[in-house]
Amino acid sequence: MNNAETAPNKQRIKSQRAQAAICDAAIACLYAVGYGDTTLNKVATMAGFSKGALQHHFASKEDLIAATADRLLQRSVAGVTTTKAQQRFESVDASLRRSWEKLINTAAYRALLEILNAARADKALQTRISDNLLQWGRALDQNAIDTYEAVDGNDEDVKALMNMTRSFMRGLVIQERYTNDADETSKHIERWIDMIAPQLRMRESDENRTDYVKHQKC
Amino acid sequence: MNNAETAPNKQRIKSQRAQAAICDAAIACLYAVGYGDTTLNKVATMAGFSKGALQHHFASKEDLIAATADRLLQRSVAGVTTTKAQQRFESVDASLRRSWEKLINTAAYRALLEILNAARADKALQTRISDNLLQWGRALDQNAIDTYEAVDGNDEDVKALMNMTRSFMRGLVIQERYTNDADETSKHIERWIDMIAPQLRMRESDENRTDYVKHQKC
DNA sequence: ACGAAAAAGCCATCCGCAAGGATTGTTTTG
DNA sequence: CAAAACAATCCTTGCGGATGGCTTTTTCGT
Repeated sequence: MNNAETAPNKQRIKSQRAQAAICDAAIACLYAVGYGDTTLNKVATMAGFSKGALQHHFASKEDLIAATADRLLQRSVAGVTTTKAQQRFESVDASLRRSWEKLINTAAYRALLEILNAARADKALQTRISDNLLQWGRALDQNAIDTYEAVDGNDEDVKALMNMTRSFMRGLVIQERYTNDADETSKHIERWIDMIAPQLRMRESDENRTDYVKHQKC
Repeated sequence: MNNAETAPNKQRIKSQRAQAAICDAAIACLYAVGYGDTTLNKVATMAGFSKGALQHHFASKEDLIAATADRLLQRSVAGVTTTKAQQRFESVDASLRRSWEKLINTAAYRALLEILNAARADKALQTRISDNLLQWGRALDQNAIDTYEAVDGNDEDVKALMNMTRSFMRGLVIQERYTNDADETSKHIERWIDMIAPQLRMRESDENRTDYVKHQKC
């Protein structure tokens, strides 16, 4: 395989760029044709590389998928944290709505769902990515606590409510397969927000903010 | 292809039995290895038939999947209606909990999710099953209205709340990939029920009950 | 400081294999 | 005997992966 971390400068950044491009192509491919039809050939072509080059950077398809999953998870966490700093004074409603629009109801999230779904039956892939998935869950929990506080002051409530929100939104993404009424989806989103927003408020202080975007290659 | 509907009696029931067995094998296969690795050979073997026999009953893989999807959808609807009649006097809480345990958190539902997910990127399959999916949604809506009534008396609320409940539960099924704490899942279920149940009560009269289990081959 | 060996990036080609499907029987049923 | 149910076999395609050769970059002895 490659030595993206240890190699000297010029080659290292070149390798990183290549791997990033390949992972991005994999994400686009997962979204476009699904996990089953995401083939090394397609990914290589979409990334502008030969199949051999792809195999040089990722020894096996599982390596590719795992790296792509990492990239998606990292993006997901980065997406909530960065945008948050800017829009500090938005309402809980708007913040939740933004989670749906910018994080869940996206092509990238659907690509991630392809991998998550594939990992259910593929135990090798499952164990391969499970650590990062768990870490992802913890990062989202932490972010929830950093962003919101419960009106009753219990941090566990914040975590639970936001976990439920994500589950609900995840399920809505799949619902689109058997409900052509797109308007209905946003109604459900609004209704859910109406139910949980009163239980939350935006957290003002950023005392115990932590940086949970870990360092990794792809 | 076959003539399961028009063929004479003895052959007809034989054909129906065979198709049912094949679809059941496909369901088991979808659950065990996922959509991508559900192959005609595996399904045929699991069903106790040769590949040729399978192809006799289902001319293409898409036919097989479509028939399997129909079977799953029908089962899903049947699952809510039949059990309902017996347990007429259970609480809303118990009824919702039972939906999770007997309908969503099951192998069959995971098999269905495999097909639903595959249909996202596979437009041919998508259009193939979309009519039945829409009908499924309507049947579930109708069943929701038959089973519950809103405390504010608005039937549309019942539909919306139950749609949201199903979305939430669907999302929870996927969550299991990155939360090993099974206990947390049931806590979320309970919390969801706590939020939804107060808005519903069991409907007493069965005035406008309809039978929406349509007749079909597999 | 420099030039050759070593290593990394990259590509074209080949291989084994299993997939979905087509064909051609053989057996069972009407 | 005709049609349906089923089986065995073959075909084509595309997959993931392996191999070998060709550039570009890095390393290192001198």
